[in-house]
Amino acid sequence: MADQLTRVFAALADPTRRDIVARLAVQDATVGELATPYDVSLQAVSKHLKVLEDAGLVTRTRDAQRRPCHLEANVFDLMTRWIERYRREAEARYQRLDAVLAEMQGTAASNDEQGAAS
Amino acid sequence: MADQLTRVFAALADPTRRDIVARLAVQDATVGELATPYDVSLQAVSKHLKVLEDAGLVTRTRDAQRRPCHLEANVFDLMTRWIERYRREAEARYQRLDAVLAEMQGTAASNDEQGAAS
DNA sequence: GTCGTTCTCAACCAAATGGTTGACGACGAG
DNA sequence: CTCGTCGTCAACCATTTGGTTGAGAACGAC
Repeated sequence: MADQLTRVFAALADPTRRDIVARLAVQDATVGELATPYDVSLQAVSKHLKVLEDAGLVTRTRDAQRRPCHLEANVFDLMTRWIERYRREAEARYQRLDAVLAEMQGTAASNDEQGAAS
Repeated sequence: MADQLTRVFAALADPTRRDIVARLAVQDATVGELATPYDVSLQAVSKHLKVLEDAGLVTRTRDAQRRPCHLEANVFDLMTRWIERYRREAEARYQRLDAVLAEMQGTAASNDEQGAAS
């Protein structure tokens, strides 16, 4: 299968699944409980949960015929680490650009002075 | 079209596109430069860039017939905010669970004492 | 102007995705 | 044991996705 980062991003690229995650962050819930607010079949929600489970975002235990779903928060770190890494790089680059622009501004001012002097 | 959060997560749910983002974090690049390391057609890379652009992750300017691509770091915040929100909730719930378990442990100890007393 | 370079657009294709319905397994209640 | 409940599995369908190729637009160089 795809690597976990791919699976996690893909899992969260669906509004229904993000909503499920949002609700599971508040409280564990069964498949039926999760399905009620949506006007799709129970099977569709079950599929969504499988995607979330494969991504490592959700774990399920047994309780008689119920399958309580639990949000696994630690997987979020995987994403955060990836995002932060490149956000930092991009921002660092932005800072350097600012510095370069400031220097160019300074150089331009010097040139103006020289130009005015000549 | 879909909302931006959906588009951003979907855009990053592809290894090639994540790699493009990683490389753009270091330095701006043209479509051709970005395409060379991959063994797919230039058109395929162009499509990937369109997806990243639609997600707001990349902006493109003109330079003669070149189209330099630039990473737009601020969109990352959208994701980070979403992720952090639910990660926090989930962690807070985890803390409360710990507290409940600790209390139950205490109650169980009291019951044991009562049981021993009766 | 014509030519080479860079890139996008359009049409097409195979595979994956998100949905449906129907059948069935697993379980507690009666 | 039988019944209703909760959930999954399987087959199917429409749409999207990631890739291809071929044509062509936009631009600098000559």
